[in-house]
Amino acid sequence: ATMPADTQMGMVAAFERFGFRVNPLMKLFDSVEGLLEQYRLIESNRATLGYDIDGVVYKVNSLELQQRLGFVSRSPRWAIAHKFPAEKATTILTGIDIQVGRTGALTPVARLAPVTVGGVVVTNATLHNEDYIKGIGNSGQPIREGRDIRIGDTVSIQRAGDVIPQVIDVVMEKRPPDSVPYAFPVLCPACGSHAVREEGEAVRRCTGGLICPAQAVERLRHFVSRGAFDIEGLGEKQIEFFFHAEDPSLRIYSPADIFTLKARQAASLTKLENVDGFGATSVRKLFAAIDDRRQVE
DNA sequence: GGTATGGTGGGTCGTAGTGG
DNA sequence: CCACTACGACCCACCATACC
Repeated sequence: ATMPADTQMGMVAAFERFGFRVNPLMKLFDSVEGLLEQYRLIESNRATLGYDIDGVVYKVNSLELQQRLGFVSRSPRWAIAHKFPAEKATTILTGIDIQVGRTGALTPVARLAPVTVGGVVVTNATLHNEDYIKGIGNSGQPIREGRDIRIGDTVSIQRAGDVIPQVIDVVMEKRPPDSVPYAFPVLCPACGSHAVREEGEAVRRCTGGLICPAQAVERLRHFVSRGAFDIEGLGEKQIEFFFHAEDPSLRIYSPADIFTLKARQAASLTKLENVDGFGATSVRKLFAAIDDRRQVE
């Protein structure tokens, strides 16, 4: 197909002729200084724009050069974002919860007193791992100048115009005098098994395997997820329900149980369609979706 | 018609391995 | 050593759908 232009600027001009609204702040430059000047200009006008932005994007103008530069993974080599400094806020760390993942990895999550950052109310943030809380980076170097994170601390968080809230620092002056360093659990909070950390690794893992309910549920979730068997209608909530179901004809502990569900139901008086939240239609669709995955690529 | 849920899309950070 | 890829774990917005 022939393009209406052979440059980025030309393409956008064509879109404008077609009747689309285009951004008047888009401009062509031939030097890095020019780009940075425009970046600063847009940053200073940020509040007057009438829409939210988190930065600007620089693109190579020639479409031919764009083609030649191509992509690495999911990122083009011919375009790059230049983000404005992140919006920050401070709040109180009210707790640290430990989540147990599919592989048994224990991931700490910060529970925060609600605070608005960049237009959304943030109450959770990842703390990544044991060392991040202690103030140690991924290659042993200190982060936050070695300051650790404690429950009760006033912490500064950012949402760098991005999405993921991040705990970036601790306000030491506001640390309660009676606070203690966070003790990362060495027993799995879900099943009580030992949680061990291999030499040289960042994650601590539950050794409970399938006896750990958290791991069992996460593995089931993974099994039915889009990247695996992709069983529609069996999402997180439904897996939780079937895993904890009292009735043997409804219970799903392992992937195999998914495929015997319909037969077990047929022989049982406890009907799924009488369960709150289910109906005839959703049950029919669920069984159809399971049947559909008895054979997969 | 309101609500819960799932699907989809848009993201970040950390870990680990590979190949030039 | 560095660029790159892959993947795990996590968060948020928006929309369609089925249930009640």
